[in-house]
Amino acid sequence: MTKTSKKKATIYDLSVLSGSSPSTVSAVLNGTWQKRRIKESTAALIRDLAETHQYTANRQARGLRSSRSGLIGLLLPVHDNRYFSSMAQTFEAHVRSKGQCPIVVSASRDPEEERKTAETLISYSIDELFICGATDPDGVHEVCETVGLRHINIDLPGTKVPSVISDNYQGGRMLTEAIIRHFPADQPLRPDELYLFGGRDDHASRERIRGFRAVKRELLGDDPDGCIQPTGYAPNNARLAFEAFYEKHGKLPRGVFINSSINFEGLLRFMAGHPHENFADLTVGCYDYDPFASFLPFPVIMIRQDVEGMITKAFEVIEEGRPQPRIHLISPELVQPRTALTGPLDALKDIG
Amino acid sequence: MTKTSKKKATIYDLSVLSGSSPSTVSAVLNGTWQKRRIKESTAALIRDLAETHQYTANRQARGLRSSRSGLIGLLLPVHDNRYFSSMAQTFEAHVRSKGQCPIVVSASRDPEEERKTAETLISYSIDELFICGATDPDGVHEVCETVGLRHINIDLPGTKVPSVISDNYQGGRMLTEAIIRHFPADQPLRPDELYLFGGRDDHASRERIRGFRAVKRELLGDDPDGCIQPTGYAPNNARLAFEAFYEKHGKLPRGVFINSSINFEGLLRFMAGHPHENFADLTVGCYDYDPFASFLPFPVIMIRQDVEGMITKAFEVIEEGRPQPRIHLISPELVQPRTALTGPLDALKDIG
DNA sequence: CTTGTTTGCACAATCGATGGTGCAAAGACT
DNA sequence: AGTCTTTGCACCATCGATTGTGCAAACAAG
Repeated sequence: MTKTSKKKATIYDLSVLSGSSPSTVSAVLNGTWQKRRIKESTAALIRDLAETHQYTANRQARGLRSSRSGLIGLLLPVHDNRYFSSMAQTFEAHVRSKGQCPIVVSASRDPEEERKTAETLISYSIDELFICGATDPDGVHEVCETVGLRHINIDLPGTKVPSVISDNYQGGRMLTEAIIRHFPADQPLRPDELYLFGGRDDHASRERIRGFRAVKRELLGDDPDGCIQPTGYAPNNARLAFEAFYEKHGKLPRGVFINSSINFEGLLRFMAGHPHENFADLTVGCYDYDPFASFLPFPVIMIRQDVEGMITKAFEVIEEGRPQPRIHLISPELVQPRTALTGPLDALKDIG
Repeated sequence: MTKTSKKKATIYDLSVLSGSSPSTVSAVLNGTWQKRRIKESTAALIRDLAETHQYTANRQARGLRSSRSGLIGLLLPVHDNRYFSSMAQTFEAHVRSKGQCPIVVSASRDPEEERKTAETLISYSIDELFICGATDPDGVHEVCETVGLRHINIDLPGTKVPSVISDNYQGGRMLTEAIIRHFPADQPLRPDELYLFGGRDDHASRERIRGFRAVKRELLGDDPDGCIQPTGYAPNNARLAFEAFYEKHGKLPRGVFINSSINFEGLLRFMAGHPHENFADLTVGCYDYDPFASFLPFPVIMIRQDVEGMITKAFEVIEEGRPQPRIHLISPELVQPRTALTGPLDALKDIG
């Protein structure tokens, strides 16, 4: 068992080995050595030793001293969803490219959980926090604010700091219009045949609903209140709403606007319970993109939110000095049925 | 601007406020105060102050001193995939329930990246590392070993520490058999009509292929080599393989075993390029579960790996003192077409 | 040779929490 | 009252890196 085998080398070890002081070693290894007028030859020696002894800085020590950690946090509602997991994937790539370390945590859409999670992250002295899809962004803002932590909202806006969100109104309009136009002119959709399921009383849902209603009124001439069925995000609640509709009308609406892919799973569950229905006249629009959903046996028009665009914008905005709490809208994209788009995974090389 | 508003309270602040020493404050707030014979009334006072001043311990300082961080790492290939993201979701729940903080990072299936990522995590003094789906688990093991970090493999096995993986051989058998039996007796599948696409030279793929070939030989009497098409995991490579087959034979095989949902996306891309084909006689088996894929317009039989079971087992094994480097197999589950299963998200309450 | 300047680095305080050790005051006992 | 215990806590070194400051040696200028 050689000496290099068990504990990690520190600047003190290298200091002894090199014959210089710990502060010199530190300066060399963190790049501030020119500023400290360290001789190139000394620096080279130390770099060499660091390499052969596999030195890596103890981030906790560094963070303690400098009150920065190199960690950048992303607070998500859930991982288990293509939209949010592609958010995580994209976020990670950006953070890594800045030489920092991403830390992605979910908080289940629970305001209390969101705040507690943010506090946990803060206790690790994270340097920045991206708050994505939070139920209570301003609550999280409070806890960031008291410790002076830079943060920004994504996907759902807050009122205290900038927010980068999908243009849900336009997206809602696009999707609604696409659903309506998908029906042939000789069998047009009636206003009471186009329903919206899913979502709840958050900014995104409200905007989508606003777009939905506006387009319905413009294109179909009417917009009955009963066609809006906000079920929350839980798949089972969505399923129950479909069941209830089906009970009452003996069929599904011809046109269905579903607020998110998670809600869409509720429709699948409903369908699994009705194996002999073939839902031949059904057209679905879903505010989220999933490649498999796009190929379902009925027309599924989808919205793909521009995750890359949102993350990029968020990084831009958060770098600004004193950003105003304005809302940055990122346009989503309409995806026709049977479309297989590429995603962040395609950027990866496939070894082997 | 009150004094509480800007910087975080430390034990020194509370020490002044309470009139006790920092070490007393520390002991009270980290639970070791009984051992230190602190008076209950003193403890109560300090707890009170901590509460009103919103004290939370600086984890970096604690970690520096104790060389533990409270962080538990999960190293994934990618986030952007239902299998791995549900891994993340489940992992997170387990870690949080132990009062620790999950840190989930992806390494793109790149051995070099995997090692570097592990080192980064180590520099934050993480307490344990779960290595999931790593291309080179033993490489990661090396870097963990040199610093004495407890770790375990999930999904793909290593040889140095315990591994908890899906029973890929059995799963491969189940899925292959289900595909074969899905064809009616009067139009049975011939051996050269059942292909396997995707995967590469890793343990999981090999085992699945072994199961696939064994069942083919048992049930169909033959098992031509050409029916195995390992394309790697990239969707586009899988697409190219389907294109190539289609070029050559003018159709797809009647039965297709796809190694993962990521590869399945390659099939979708192929299909998007052949809009007028209806692939009426196609049956797909996919080694992964995705609710939307399950409802595609052709029969899709899926395997759902028991993520909850694997994570639970992994936590059990890692707690053991000196676990042997054996492989723990977790049985996956066969999922019939048009099945909408619940997932980790269903455990969440839906607020609002 | 003296004075000033630059070069190159060492010293030591510091970040916040932990835990071993020591010691005064209070209580128990003879 | 004197000694021994127990109680209750303070003191201080420590984890590993950062950073402001100081200072000797080398060199330049006069």
